[in-house]
Order: sequence, then C-alpha cells, then structure tokens
Amino acid sequence: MKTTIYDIAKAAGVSIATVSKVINGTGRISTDTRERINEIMQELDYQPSVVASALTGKSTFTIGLLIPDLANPLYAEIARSVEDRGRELGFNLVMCSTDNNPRREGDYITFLKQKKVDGIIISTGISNEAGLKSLNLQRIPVAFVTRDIPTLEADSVRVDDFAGGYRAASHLIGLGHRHIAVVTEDMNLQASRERVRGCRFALEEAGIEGGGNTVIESVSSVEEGKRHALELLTSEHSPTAIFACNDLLAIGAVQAAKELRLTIPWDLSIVGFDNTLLAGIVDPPLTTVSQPIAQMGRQVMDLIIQEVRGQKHGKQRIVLTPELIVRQSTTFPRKV
Amino acid sequence: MKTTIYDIAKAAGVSIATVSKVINGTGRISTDTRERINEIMQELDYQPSVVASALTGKSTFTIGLLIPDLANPLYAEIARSVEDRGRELGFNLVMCSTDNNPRREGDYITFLKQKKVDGIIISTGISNEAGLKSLNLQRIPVAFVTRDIPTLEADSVRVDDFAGGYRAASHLIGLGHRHIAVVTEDMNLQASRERVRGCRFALEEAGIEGGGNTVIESVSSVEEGKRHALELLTSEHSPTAIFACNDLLAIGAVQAAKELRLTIPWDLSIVGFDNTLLAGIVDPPLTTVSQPIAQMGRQVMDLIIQEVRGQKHGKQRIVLTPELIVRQSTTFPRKV
DNA sequence: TTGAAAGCGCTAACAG
DNA sequence: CTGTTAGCGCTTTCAA
Repeated sequence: MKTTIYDIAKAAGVSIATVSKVINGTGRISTDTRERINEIMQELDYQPSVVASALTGKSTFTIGLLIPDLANPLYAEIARSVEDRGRELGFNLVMCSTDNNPRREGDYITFLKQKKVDGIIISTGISNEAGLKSLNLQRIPVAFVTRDIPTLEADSVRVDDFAGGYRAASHLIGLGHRHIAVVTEDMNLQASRERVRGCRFALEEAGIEGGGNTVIESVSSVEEGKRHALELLTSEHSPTAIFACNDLLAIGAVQAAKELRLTIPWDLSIVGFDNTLLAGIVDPPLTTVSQPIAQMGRQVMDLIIQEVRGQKHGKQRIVLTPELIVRQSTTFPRKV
Repeated sequence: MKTTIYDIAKAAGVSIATVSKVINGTGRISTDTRERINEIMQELDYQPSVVASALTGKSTFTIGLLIPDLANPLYAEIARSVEDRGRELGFNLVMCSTDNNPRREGDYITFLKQKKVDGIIISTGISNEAGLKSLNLQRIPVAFVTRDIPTLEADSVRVDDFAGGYRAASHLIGLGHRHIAVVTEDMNLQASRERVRGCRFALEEAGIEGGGNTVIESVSSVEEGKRHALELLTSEHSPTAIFACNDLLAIGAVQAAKELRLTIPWDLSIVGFDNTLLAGIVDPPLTTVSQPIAQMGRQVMDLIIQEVRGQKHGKQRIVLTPELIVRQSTTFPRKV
C-alpha cells in the first residue's frame, strides 16, 4: 500500500491536519514538529496524492495540449518546448493530436474536463466551438499558440503571419521573381489566410499581379505539396518561384522540382515557412520564414500558468515577429 | 459549478448509488430508471469526475510515456502511434521527455506516481533503476518500447536490433564494400550494442575485419553525426560506406559528405536506421533499416492496457523484424 | 501551535 | 431493484 498522510501523521504522533500544513507550508507550525514531519516524510518516501488534493479543489498540475499532429515536426517541436516549460513549473502535459478533426477535438476536450486539467493550450485549427464554450463555462483557462480565435477571450502567442508572408514574397520579388505561386494549407485557418494576404500585399506593392501568381490550397503533407507543385510546374504559366505556407509543402515542391529535373534554386526558387528541423535537412537547404518555436512554447505555458494561479488580470495576445532565414533554395530567376 | 452525481440523483429523484450504477453499468437497474437517468445526464451535460473515481481506487485512464526527446522525429512518431491507440482505448498520454537524464527521469516518475497514472511506457535509455523499482513496488505496470531491460519483469516491444545491424551491413557487403565504418549512438544502450554487434557479425561472416571498419560513438544528433563523419572521411583509411545507427546520424554523414564534395552514393554509401520521416526527405533518400513504428506503438499500448485491466498472466517480450528499405544512398563502391 | 471534523465526487458493500 | 453508508487521501475552517 502506498504511504498516505495518515501514515505520516501516525509516525509523527500528530494529526493529519498538521502534516497537511507542513506539506503546503500553510498555517503556523513549530519548527520542531515541522522538521520531524519532514524527516519522516523523507524516510517513508512519502509523496502526496495529487488525485486526492485535486478532489478538494486544488490543482491537478496537468495541462492539455491540443495540436493537429504530434508526428508533424512543427508540432512536435512546439510540444517539446511547452513540455519543458511545464516541467520547470511543475506541470505535466497530456498530448492530444486531433488531425483537425472537430469530433476528435470534442472527445479530447471531454477527457480533459473529466480529468480536471488546470488549463488547455490549443494549437489546432478549426476548433470545435461548442467544446471551447463549455471550457469557458467551467472556467478552465485556454490559451492559443500558433493561432488565435479573435472572437474568444483567451491568451495567445503567435507569429505575425502577415509579416511572414510579406517577407517571403518580398525576398522573392527582390530577387527579380515576377511569377510567384503560393501553395497554402487550409484557408479556413486564419494563419494561412494571413500568410497569403501578406504575400499578395507584397506583390501588389511591387505592381505585380495576375500571371503565374496562383494560390493553391493543399492538405498539409509532403505528398500533397508535391502533387500540387507538379500541377503548377507543368501548367502553362509555370512560376519561377513558389512560396509554400509551411515546410512540409515546401519540401513537396522540392521533390516535385527534382522529379521534373529542375534544379533548385536556378530553375525554381522555393520559400517555406516554420523553419522546422526539416528545412535544414532537405537539399538544397530551405529558405524559410522562421517561427521562434521555443520561445512561443515557453510563453504560452507561462501565460496559462499565470492564469491557473490567478495571478493575471486580463487576457494577453502576444504577437512575435517572424524572421526570414535565407538558405539555398532561392536565387534570381534564370533568364529564359 | 460543475454538475455532480448529486445533481443527477436529485433531478432523477433517486440516490447517488443508483446513478453510479447506471454510469458504470453495475448492479441491476430497471430499464425505466436507467433510461430516465441517462436522459438527465445528457440534458445536464454531466461528465463523471475521473479524479473522484480515481480516488476510490479506479483507473485514472492516463498513461505516462517516457522518451528521450519529443522533438526527435523517431520518438514523435512513436508517441503519436501510442497516443492513437490510447485514445481508441480511452486513455490519455502524459509526455515526458527525459533527454536521457536520469535525474529528469526520476522527477517524471515521481510526478506520474503522484498522479496515479495507470501505467508507464518507457522508450528512454539508461533508466533510473531506483525509480523503476519504486514503480514495481507500487504495482504500476511498466512496458518498454524500442528497448528493454532484460533483468526487469516487464512487457516490451522492440525490433531485433541485431538483425537490423546485420541486414544493413550485409547489404553493404553485398554491394562490394569492404571498408565500412559505423557511427553509433550511446553504447550503453542495448539497442546500440546489438546493432553494432549485428554489423560486426556480418563483417566477420564475410571474412572482413580491421581496416576502415571503425566504430565511433556519438551523441544522437545531426550535428554530432556530421562531426564524426567528417573525422572518418578525412582520416587515412576513409571508409567507402558508413552505417549510422539512426537516421539523424546518417543525415549528419550525408551532410559531411556533401561538405567534402563527395557524391552519395558514388563516393560514399550510407545506411541509416529507423526509417523516420527524415529518411525520405534527405537527398539522396536514405537506405535505412525500418522499425515498424506504428505497429510497435499500438502493441505496447495494448500490452500495458491489458496489464492495467488485469487481463494478463505473464509478461510478454515482443520482438519484431526490421526491414531494410533500399533507397538511393547506397551503391557499389567506386573503384579507386 | 495543534487537532477534530466536514467535505471534495464517486464507489462498493450491505441492507432493505 | 434501490438506498444508506463508509471510505478513498487530502484541505480547510473552527475550536481548543
């Protein structure tokens, strides 16, 4: 049997109330008994039950993390940084990969509520609105990373996606590209829309429009990215550059180019987004827009914990600036 | 306030015991009241508190997963498959990235015990023996994926690492390579030792020894893999092939080769291990030994849940066969 | 400075 | 078939 607070109380010859107080550092206890109790807890290797204390209304010290897919390097990296900060603060993470499936989101939210998690961090797309509302009702703090729902009262940490798209496009335009195609993820996501909007803005600013400047919507995977890039590159007005709204899609484009025997960057420039592990590994290394993942993970966790501890006034929306990482997948368009 | 079993009981005009029984499907309840209670639970959107029921000795429906690093694609993929199976069975996963740091392992194990998780799945290296023993004492089921501790009573699912190493080496030998270097991860891990042993066995079997057949131990990362590969490739007896004990190290080798302007596979053949997402993305695509990750994740989860439910007799050690995936990073050694 | 006791939400005998 | 009741391990008044 696990040792309980009763065992400690008995061994120390005090009441469980006293033990509870020394555990939590509440009330006034004589240094004498405090030390004795502490010693005994050591000896008996006593660890208070989070379950029991949670039942009395205290924290469970666990946070739920909703992401589309843990096997996607971007989200794995986010999860890792969130987890790390959580550990530092004494909180664990329960992972929920939703595949952007609202049904699954709902299921996970139900689980998390039943387990009385202290808060939920969301990095997944089309969030089940009903589920979210039920969280608000039960006063479970919610925070977003990587995305945001403006109409919702919640903390959030994300990157300025518009600026990211703008920067990517400006880079290409600066190199002389005039036919730039965009491959984007689900346009229902605000992040996608913003990236595309930023890109368009740069194009218009430079007085470029129409022509090869298509926008294609794709599912976020290497395979789909490749498929769509192939379409683009074999179409009549094949672009000289592709801006892919995430690294996975960009890599798909790289593979498509190779299949068509186009050399990157000479025959085709490609810009990605996210700067995941993958961007440095493909050949050629990808020019990409970097999200400060480690920092973002850390910050959401900080925000939500402050919320949990009730040491926060209003909600905060933190918007960080993305950075363009120029590697070797972009250059001047070849004069044809 | 969240609705509790009392609210339901009151609304239905029955006792909480009755409600409890219909929730759990225990005891005999008239179809009439059962239906009435179910309806009311629906209406009031009642979800039983896992915390409370856990306190009475029932499951918490959460499993801990200890891995070295969630940001490493291999482990992210494992985590994803474990998570998926867990969801199907009604269990959540709490993620613990240990960086192979025994101290951190210990901390996580303590957390998990306090939260009364139903079981722990371990995929991390040099596991804190003391911590593991304490789990045994508290009868918390433990299962290993990807590795195993033979001296411990526990379920495990892994790949035959010896066979994997053997296959990788045989492939290279079959192509005509005689100078094969090995870059391995921490040799304290049984998996590493076995892979190397399998490789050596193939070498000896083919009557090859000494020469360029060095074994270098490295930290598992692209950078370190690259560093060690550079050393190898600039040494006197530069090998014609490298067997890297995981894809990360293999990719490091790829980068090293490129830096030295060696073309793969013509100047240097490289074989990896794990067949992660990365293997298909590097250029050239990596010949690698594949672990059936999805299946392994599913199986450990199944094993540990059986254990949790007490529907298991003894422990099981499942050993799967790895498969060599031949892509484009290997070929005949160039005649010099 | 310490302890008795009520209660958190639910389960599981045991009675009726 | 249904209800009473005693916990599960801990927190928190309120007294002493």
